[in-house]
Amino acid sequence: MTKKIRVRFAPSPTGPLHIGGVRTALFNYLFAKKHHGTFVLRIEDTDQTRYVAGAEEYIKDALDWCTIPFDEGPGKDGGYGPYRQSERKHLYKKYADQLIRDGFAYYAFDTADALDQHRKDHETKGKTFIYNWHNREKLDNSLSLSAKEVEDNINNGASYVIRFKSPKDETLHLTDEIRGDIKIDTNILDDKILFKSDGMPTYHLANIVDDHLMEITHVIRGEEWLPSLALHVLLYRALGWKAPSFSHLPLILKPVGKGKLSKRDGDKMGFPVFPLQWTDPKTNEIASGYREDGYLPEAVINMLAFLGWNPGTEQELFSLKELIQVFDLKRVNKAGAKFDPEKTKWFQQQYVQKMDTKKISKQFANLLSEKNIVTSLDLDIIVDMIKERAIFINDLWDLGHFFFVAPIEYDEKAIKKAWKEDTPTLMHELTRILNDISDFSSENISTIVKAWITGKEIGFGKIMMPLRIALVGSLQGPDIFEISSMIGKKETIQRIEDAIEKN
RNA sequence: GGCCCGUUCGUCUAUCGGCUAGGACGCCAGGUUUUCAUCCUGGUAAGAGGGGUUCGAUUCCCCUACGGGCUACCA
Repeated sequence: MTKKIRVRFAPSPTGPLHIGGVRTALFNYLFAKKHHGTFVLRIEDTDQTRYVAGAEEYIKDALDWCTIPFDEGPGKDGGYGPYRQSERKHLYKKYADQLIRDGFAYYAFDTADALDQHRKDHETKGKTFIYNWHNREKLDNSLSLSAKEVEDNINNGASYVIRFKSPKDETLHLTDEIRGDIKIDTNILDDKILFKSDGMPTYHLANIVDDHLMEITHVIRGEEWLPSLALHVLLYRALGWKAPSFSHLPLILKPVGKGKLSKRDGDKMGFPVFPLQWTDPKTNEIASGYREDGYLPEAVINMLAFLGWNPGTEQELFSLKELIQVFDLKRVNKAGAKFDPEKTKWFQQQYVQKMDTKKISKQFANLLSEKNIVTSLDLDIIVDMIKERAIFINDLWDLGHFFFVAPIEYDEKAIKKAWKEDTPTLMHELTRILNDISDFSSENISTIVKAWITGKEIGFGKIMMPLRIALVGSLQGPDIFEISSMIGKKETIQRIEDAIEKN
């Protein structure tokens, strides 16, 4: 039996998750579900200084809203917990020590200031400072100092970090499931810090230790990690562990301009970059979210799935279930994808149109009560009339307010176009015709009014357009007789009389 | 600067050496709806450039250009 597939999504709780992060989570989720595996959420909070209150809650809420919940994670122990790295702190030191013991890592006492100075010096000379084989003997560490000096330093409480000793003169052959083989010359690698002076591991160590301990089989993460792959593979080797398979997802880029999509882009460009609205706990700044903007999670998920992946067929609308069935890492693209807010809207519209009328009516009812509208009209029928024009549920008010509230003002352009000198007289006459109709069904009104218009030998527009203006306030909306029938004879006549008076 | 990854319509993308380069979004035009939108039909528009390999390259290789990422005691 093959090993059970386990993947993880490992965000850092430094703020709200943005859609790039959601996409990474989604691909992990799809891969896990496709192979009947486990989707783990791990919180990578090794950087205490960047911790943001509420971020972890936000991440969980976001995954829930997107309907891609984790199987294992904080609060859902699957036997591999705890799932916050801050709570796993005690685990890491031992592996750092093991690496030192085996000669794969060393203590370094250089201060941050001293290193900054080195970097600056190199820069002015047009060189790049890399802490590795070519200079590590000259720096302040356990490779350059005597064993006694190192011991004294540590005993005297000198602050130190633990660095990985990158090998020299080796060509690494790395494999990425999406990109194929990648060759790396180890001489250009630097001796990354594995363990910080504050007693916390860096991402690199914590990540490898946790992935190993949690028995992660497939690492699916953003392309920004590709440069670290060599170090990670080297760490697995030094620790004597089998490395998981790696897949690096292409980045999501800004819709216009250059660079990857950033958290600040959204509200600057007029679309959300977050699944859920987020209020910055420090500044109280509000960043908009897809949920609050009225998007359906199905639409967002479908859109995200197609950023950097495609099924190879011409089908574009997929439910989560279908995505799980057809998802394949082999069909993930290599190049970064510019995010397209317009296409997102199109997905949203598709899903609203697919939505059940009764479900929409319920939400429409809520919308109406928020506006203090009390009505006895059949919302299902109204929704059926107007929903095909809606992209968001909230659009329903703009699309159908006239069913509940008489026009207060009339669209100027419409008046100019359709309200002529003889219109009041004709409208008066129309009210008398309407008043005599006993069966106020749309079909019947339609038949009678159309016959009357034909009999008068005038153009349909002379009646239909002013009538629409009177009932709706502008030249829009569904069939005018359906509207008329829905609001009833009395209201119809009243609105026509109002319109005559006001225009 | 160094290292790594990438490059097909404006955008997301299909193409596993044979292409009149397909689809979707957007945009434009026509039709339907005696309104508007929806909807339908059609149109617009692409292989970065240069070398190879090959009977044949969008597809394979190299170079250049461009784009992106990384280069922290951040993840």
